[in-house]
Amino acid sequence: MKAVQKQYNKHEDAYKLENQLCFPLYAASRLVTKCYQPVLDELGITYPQYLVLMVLWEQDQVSLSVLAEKLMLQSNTLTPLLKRMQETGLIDRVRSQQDERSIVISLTDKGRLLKAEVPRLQQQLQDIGITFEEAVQLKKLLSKMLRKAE
Amino acid sequence: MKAVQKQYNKHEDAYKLENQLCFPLYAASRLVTKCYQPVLDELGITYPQYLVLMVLWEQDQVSLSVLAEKLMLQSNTLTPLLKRMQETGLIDRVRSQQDERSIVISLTDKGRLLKAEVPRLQQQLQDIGITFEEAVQLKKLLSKMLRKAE
DNA sequence: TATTTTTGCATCGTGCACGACATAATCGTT
DNA sequence: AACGATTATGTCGTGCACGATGCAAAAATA
Repeated sequence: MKAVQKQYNKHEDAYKLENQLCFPLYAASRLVTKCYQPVLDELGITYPQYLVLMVLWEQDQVSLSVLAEKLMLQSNTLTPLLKRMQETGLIDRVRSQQDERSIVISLTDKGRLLKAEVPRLQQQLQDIGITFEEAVQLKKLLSKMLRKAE
Repeated sequence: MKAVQKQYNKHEDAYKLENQLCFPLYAASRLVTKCYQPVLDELGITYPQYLVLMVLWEQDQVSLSVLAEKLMLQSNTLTPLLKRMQETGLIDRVRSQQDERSIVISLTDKGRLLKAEVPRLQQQLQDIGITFEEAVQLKKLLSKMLRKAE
């Protein structure tokens, strides 16, 4: 009788919000964005724009297609985003000489200077509720998922 | 000399996209949504709508404020989303008798029936690239972050 | 060389997220 | 009862994400 009850609960639990992986992932991602928000606002950029800058700080002069691949985003997301970044003077968008279809994205001085603010941004996650070791483990698991998806 | 070089790299690495927690979290969240997409399309619902249904399957007749708290979303996100769900006949939205400010969300038969599709949805994450134990660990770490944020 | 296919980027429409702000119902206090 | 504060929900504007689709340049093939 008790075993049956337990079995039933176990089955029911699978439907519960907190027992699924999808919701914590979705909520945690938005939570991290929210942590960065105060500093990002100060810098006048959005979270996806910060990710674009991270790619460019690592390697300047990237084509849109490479940028899209690294961020796992599509051109229809990046094109308007990059246009806004160009308008605010963070990047330049130039047609490639070799391939007229390709757009090369490069940092302006203004965009390059923002790299100095990275430590301040990272500090926002200091008290995220998990230890450094747990964060490393978390990143490892997430990266494993991303690798699987190519 | 070699030690200095290593120190330098270590410092540089902190700026790299793949070495931050924020990007894998952001990308993995979108990846999971993408995995669910084929089945969600078939059911005629979106991913956030599925999360709303999960809450309602667990507890029907929930006020918008409680729903918002559970999903960590705001009314300005949920109101239009719930209106769309009402239009597609998944839920009802009724003003509470006790408190005229409050809206009570309840499942329709159509919304209730969709619960049967949960196993099919969960199956979409079968080959996400991590083991069951790793998924449990991942959920645990993410939940710890969410708890910290209340 | 001519034609087909692929690639790189773009536009358009829909649906979130969320900050700023508005509004009406309720509560707390006097 | 009167009224200021709080609460629950809503509107509006902006910026992603992404499916569907278009288009021109480049590559592949006939």
